[in-house]
Amino acid sequence: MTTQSATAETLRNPSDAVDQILDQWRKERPDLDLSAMGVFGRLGQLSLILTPALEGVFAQHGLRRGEFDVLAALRRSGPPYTLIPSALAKTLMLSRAGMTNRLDRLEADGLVERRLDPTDRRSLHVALTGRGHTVVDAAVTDHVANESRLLSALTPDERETLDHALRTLLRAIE
Amino acid sequence: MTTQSATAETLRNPSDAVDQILDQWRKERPDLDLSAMGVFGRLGQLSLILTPALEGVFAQHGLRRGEFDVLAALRRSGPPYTLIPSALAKTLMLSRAGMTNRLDRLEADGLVERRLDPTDRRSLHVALTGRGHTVVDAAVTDHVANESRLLSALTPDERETLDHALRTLLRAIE
DNA sequence: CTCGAATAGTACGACAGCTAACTATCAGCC
DNA sequence: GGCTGATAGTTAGCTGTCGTACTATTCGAG
Repeated sequence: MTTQSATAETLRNPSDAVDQILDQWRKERPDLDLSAMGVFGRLGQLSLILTPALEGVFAQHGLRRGEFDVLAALRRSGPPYTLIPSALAKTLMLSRAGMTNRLDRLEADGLVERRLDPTDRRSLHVALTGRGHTVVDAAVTDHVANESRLLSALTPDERETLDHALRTLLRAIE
Repeated sequence: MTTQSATAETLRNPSDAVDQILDQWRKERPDLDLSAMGVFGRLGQLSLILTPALEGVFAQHGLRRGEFDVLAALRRSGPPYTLIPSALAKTLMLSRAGMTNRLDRLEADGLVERRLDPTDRRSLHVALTGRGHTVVDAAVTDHVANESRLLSALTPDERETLDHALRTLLRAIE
């Protein structure tokens, strides 16, 4: 199943879809250094699988993930639950044009409102409405429960190791 | 900086952007169980940061990431470097309509060609052209080098731990 | 052998993101 | 005080993906 270059890792654990891809590459391009591809392959797979797994919960509250992200950023910023669009775009790693678009949708749904900034007429404050506050509080409650459910198959030790490893990687690349 | 609920983990390591988000939530919604949010937050951050970090290499070969993925799937499948669109869509987790679109672009660029399947007139074979073969071989060489570079700040032990943890998570959720 | 169900690929319309260009406003330097 | 450059937000056009509907073909139960 695995090639002759199987590591101790692949012997301890069953081969997964990423391992099969690595085996294909080893056979076709034995000259390549594939030492890093496993990590990136698994990260990509996880992203593809987790996206719909998380999206479903947001949809139950009438939200897309991007919209939830905006509401959540406002909610966790604390009273008065306002941020300026540029700050939102920066923390959510979105273009400002994209943020204009999201805010248009959220405002049309009555979840946020734009208020003029009295001290800077270029800018404005995006504020959670009462309804936005209610919706995001309900959504985030379900969201964290969903996240916990997705990790429920891992032991506390495995979670700790995973979190530590992800933290290490994040610190290394940013 | 961190709240009273800081764990041993946060004491051993400097606080990052995800920790700050967790601290905000702890303060605003102390009722929530945030034990899983750190892992998902870091996975999301990694995805956002790594996407452009990988895209740059593909762009040097005139490719988008999605296009590279198709060429790579064909290349690593081995001779005769042929797959049917449905199989490509499934392994790349893309809708068949999206695959039609990608193949249109790749065919217009002369990197793949569609061949009729003599045994099933509903279907066809997508084949790497000579140029496609050359382009993807060059691109994947640079790509794996780029991946190795991105992980170069990690020790071999840290890489092994990370890969093992990701493998565990992938097995748990899929 | 035939007819309904399943499968393969595509066309079409909707949608959310991006870049670039634009308007308006602020900040700093002389 | 009045330019110059930076910043805030929006608009317009492009792109890649998706869901849905459609045609053509194959499979399978009877």
